[in-house]
Amino acid sequence: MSSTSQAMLNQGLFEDQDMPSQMGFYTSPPNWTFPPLASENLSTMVTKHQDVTSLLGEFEAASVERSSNNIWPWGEVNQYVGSKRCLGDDQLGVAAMKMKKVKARRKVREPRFCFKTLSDVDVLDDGYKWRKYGQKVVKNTLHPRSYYRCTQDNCRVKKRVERLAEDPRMVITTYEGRHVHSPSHDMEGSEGSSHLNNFFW
DNA sequence: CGCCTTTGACCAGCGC
DNA sequence: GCGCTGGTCAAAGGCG
Repeated sequence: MSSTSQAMLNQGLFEDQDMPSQMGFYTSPPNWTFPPLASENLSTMVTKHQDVTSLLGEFEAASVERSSNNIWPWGEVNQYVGSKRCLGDDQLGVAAMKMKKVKARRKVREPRFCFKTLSDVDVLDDGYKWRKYGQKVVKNTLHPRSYYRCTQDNCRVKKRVERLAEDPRMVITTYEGRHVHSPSHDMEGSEGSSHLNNFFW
């Protein structure tokens, strides 16, 4: 069975260090069941979703301040997702304002991309191979957060996976960094690769 | 046997 | 300065 087939809805928050304007809220179209990881695809996503321009504006405002300080609101993004502010216009604005107050927690600026997915399984099959390196019960959440690292050599991409406390059906996945290689699932050349390719792009 | 998950310990950032 | 919290490490065990 394919875990990806469980995914039905994606909504989330993204940001990209190379493109300061690329930070905002997105809702995936019906035919998108998984978010892109490369910056160019993020750009495409924004273009396709002008209907969320007002929401995006809130985050761009926060992004400007962040850029001027050359600081990434590292922890705030996670808190934003964990507290389920991915949904709701008013809450989104509040979250954006809150981000302005956050202090620098980390100087390493890896592009991050987080989203929520309605799924029965915790770990969605995104075509890459991951190794779990930690699990932590975070405050105010019922479900533990899992930490994964890409198994590919020289690829430092990490991802965090957790479930929403109020709606355990929703899986929050946060990617950090960019893959320096192609997805590894198609190495077998089996039928599985075809459906996965169709799933992603 | 190699790769993976589990899990407790450790560390660093942040708020008070 | 201290305690809390999130993120990472690494040893141990499991599984194919």
